Amino acid sequence: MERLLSNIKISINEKCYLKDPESSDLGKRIVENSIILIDEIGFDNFTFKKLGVKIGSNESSIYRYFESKHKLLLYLTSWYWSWMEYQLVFSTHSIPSPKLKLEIAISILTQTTVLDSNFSHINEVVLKRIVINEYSKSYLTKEVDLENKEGYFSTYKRLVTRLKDFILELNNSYEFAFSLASTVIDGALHMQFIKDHFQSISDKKMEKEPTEFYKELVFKTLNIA
Amino acid sequence: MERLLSNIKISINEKCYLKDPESSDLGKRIVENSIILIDEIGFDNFTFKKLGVKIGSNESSIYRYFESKHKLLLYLTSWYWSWMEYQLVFSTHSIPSPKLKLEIAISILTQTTVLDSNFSHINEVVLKRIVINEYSKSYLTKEVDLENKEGYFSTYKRLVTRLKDFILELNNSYEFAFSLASTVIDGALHMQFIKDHFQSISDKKMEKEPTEFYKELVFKTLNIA
DNA sequence: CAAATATAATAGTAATACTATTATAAATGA
DNA sequence: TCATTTATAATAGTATTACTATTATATTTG
Repeated sequence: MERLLSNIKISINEKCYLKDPESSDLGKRIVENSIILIDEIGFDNFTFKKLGVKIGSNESSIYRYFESKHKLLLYLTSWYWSWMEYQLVFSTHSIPSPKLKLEIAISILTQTTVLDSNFSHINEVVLKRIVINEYSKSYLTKEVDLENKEGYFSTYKRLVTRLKDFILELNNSYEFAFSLASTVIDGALHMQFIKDHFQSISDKKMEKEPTEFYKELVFKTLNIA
Repeated sequence: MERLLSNIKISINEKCYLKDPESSDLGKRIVENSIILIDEIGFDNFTFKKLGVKIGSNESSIYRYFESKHKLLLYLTSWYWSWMEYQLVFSTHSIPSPKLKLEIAISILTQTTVLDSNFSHINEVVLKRIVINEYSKSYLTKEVDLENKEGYFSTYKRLVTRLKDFILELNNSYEFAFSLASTVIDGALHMQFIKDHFQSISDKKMEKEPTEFYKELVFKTLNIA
């Protein structure tokens, strides 16, 4: 848990960790460097042993914070979604126009460039890359229903729900608001992957950001001029 | 490679296998039962040893067909996309109206119920579940660029391109045709996962199929009444 | 300064994802 | 038909992974 501009917290299910990594220097180094190492070698090749070498600490010490690399991934991705939620809430808070609010929300959720922030030990640019490349692996498992029940995905689902509410504020007769919301949130991540790796099926106009694509998609679908 | 109604073939990059599994009874049993076993225990828990037990054969014999379980997954998912491509091409071949063509295409790509087919040893219903739950893992790797160059994802990309062409036939000034195509194809898989596991962010109207959602999304985005 | 707590070091385990070698069975061809 | 090729099965072995458990050594705190 970390305070952001003394308002909202980065809220992460406590079951993700055995000992709060924010509570010690070692914990912060674990989080900071796991982000860097997962980005470098990929989650599949990432081990606590390698992370131990990187931070000059021992494998067993890392296990005192996270019981598995899967839980660490849940921690990191929850952090990301919580941070997104914060940006969403903060940026739309004082906007009265539902249309502008939704527009801002789509911008935040689909932009490729990442806002600087004050979390010394978390590099949000790199964390975003991890979410693009590894988030799916956190739920595409046989344990997803159990873990979902235990609340590991609630931050993500709350973000989708917030976007759905913005959609309904603008057009409350639309019957697929949840689906449209997750199309934007999950689609934007996937679109970034396509742009980075499958250029031959990426639109030229996508060169900068998918924001325009999603804005048009959403507003046309909602019959908003 | 397998002929379908003496017309199109299920085309799979030969690099996926060491020995064509269609060329022997053991090969077919490997493919047939790997689909069933991956569905049962998930790709992460799937091993050639367990598959060997299931088919009453030896681990080492399976390795003579597929050099790794990753290559097997590439084989199975390529098979799926090739089969989808076949259905798409076959069902739209004689349709002159671009709108109807695109409508049919969206139906095929987003329907949850799966058409029966004549491939004795491949259960398409189960294979679809595998694609929903495991396809991402085939490309969310550090080797994706290399494997993409080697053509392992070409069937999938060709399918996206076909749908993009349908979109452009209907509205050739639309600048995000590729993105819209992959939104439909990949989104539909993801939507099925959400419906199955994250019901709290799934729309009530989604209970049957996401087809209506995607048709509306596409036609409104393309300014088609 | 003693006790509690955090971290590090060492060792060990079952399973994974393979490779390599040899043995045996089945199919084919001269 | 029998020799040869080819397919399959069995066995063994490897480095790595994803941990757990135990003990030792720092560091902090009361």
